[in-house]
Amino acid sequence: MTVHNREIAAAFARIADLLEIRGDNPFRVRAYREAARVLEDMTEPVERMVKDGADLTRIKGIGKDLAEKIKAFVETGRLEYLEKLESEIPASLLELMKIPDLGPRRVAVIHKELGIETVEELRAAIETGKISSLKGFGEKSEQKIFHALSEIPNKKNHRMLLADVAASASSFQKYLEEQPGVERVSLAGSYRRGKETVGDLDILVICREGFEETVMASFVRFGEVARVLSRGTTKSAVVLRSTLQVDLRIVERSSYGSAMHYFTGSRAHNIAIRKLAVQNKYKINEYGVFEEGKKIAGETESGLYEAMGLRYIAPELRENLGEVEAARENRLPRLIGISDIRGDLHMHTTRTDGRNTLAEMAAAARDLGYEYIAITEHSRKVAMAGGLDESGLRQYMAVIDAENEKIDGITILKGIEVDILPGGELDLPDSVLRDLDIVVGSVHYQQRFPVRQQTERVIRAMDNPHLQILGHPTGRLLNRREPMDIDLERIIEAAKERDVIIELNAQPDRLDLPHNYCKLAAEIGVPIAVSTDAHSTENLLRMKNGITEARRGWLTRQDVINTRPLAEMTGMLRRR
DNA sequence: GCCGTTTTCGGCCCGACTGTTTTCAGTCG
Repeated sequence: MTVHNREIAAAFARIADLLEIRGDNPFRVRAYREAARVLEDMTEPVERMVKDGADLTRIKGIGKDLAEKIKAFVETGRLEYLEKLESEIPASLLELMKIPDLGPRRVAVIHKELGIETVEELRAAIETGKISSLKGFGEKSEQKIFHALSEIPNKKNHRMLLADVAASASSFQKYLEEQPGVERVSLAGSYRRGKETVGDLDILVICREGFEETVMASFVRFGEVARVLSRGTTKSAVVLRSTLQVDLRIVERSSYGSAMHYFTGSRAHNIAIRKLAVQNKYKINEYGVFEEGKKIAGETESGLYEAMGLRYIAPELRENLGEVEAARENRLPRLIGISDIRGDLHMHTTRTDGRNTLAEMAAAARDLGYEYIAITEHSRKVAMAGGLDESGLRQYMAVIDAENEKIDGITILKGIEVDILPGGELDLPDSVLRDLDIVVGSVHYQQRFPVRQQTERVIRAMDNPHLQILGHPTGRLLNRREPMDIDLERIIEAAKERDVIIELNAQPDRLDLPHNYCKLAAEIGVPIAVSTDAHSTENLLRMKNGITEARRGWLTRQDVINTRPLAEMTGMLRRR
């Protein structure tokens, strides 16, 4: 019986929702939510802490009561308090909370007054006009809810991949920049923090005085707008045809820094900063930093941090996962940037499932200014992609040798992405692996083993001295597939013992190793390879997605091997 | 329910917009 951090987090989040519907103390609700968030981000398995008898109240946001609940959950697999709440409040009400404009209070009213528990019952009540007669509801609310019910996939918790938002984000930004009176357009929110997925896009605009109305009118007229959610003098919101929600705020130049800070978030980071402000007798809102009603900062973000006695914190770090303390103690990392990258160590060509030839990939990489690349085709087990067997690989190695002779300005390393088989064996014999420059090992099949078996499998693969880089370690596909059940902390420690490098796969729906484990790997001292896993020349540009995730994981240039010159990089690969 | 260089009790971040209200609650970020 294994209880994952994310299961405990989910249980606490559920408790928070149920308590909210019940109208419980909002601060207690917040305590459960905060605990859920902390558990979600933690890399150390709480289950292990319980078994080791560790003091759970040392975890920020976990006190005596929640520590007891966690302990009981780990030991019995049950959470009595949650079960009790679920017996009092129908769980289907949580579904109703997912409908925009329906929060805990109004769901409670609907339930209490009309006995409604499900989406179907809600729909029926609207059709008979019962909702609009409720206190606090009217014609408009009824219509809005009805509208939301007709587009069920557009739930308020739907999040899009960062990379999928990027195109509309920049075209929207460009459009706004061209509008009369507009002086500056900035993107904020989780988009600016580089979060893997984005729930909505926040745009801030500075405009000349008197142009506010014009800007708002332009905003809702943007060509991709499907629906206007709200429209005020300083704040409006629309939904694009892609279902992405976009919020616009018009801010004063003198408040630009505090507004950027406020709307970049995260919420947890903002709360931490404001708490700090309150302790120092300041007040922070989106308009500035105030001391006894007098504004003392706010025009720039760094001015805001400075007023709090902090170093500037990069947006990627703003998750309240230690960055505030680090900023105070002047030990923030100097984050890696895209220009630090000298090569790409994972890519495919037309020889297996890539779309561009070896020569095209090499030329494209050289045009990016890279010093080296590694060609890492699939091995035979990945038959769907035309994976190579030993003789196929040897032939291709000769092709790469020939290409290296022809091309100037870049070195092509001969590699493989060898499949890690269910028992932990590698899919190709050592006799051929030893003749390669670089060996990436990845799991593609049987991703649903129990945690112990999956962990043992990968450690066993790392026992093979030829495996130098562990590829996409969790196998997650954002919005599509959960990560494998695997003990990543043990994997990282095992990698450290064996001098194995861990990959941060930059595919926008992978971003695997996830950022919190990037941070752990750096702390443990396991170098990371940020690789694109490109299947085309265009895919090579995905490096920037990987770098964003690396920055979210607090990584510096020193933590990443492909920032090093070729000889130094190969020198960091495990000897075999 | 958590937390403490003000506190072990009494606080807990802050504001815009909407709709339904006669002065504000609910939702959202």
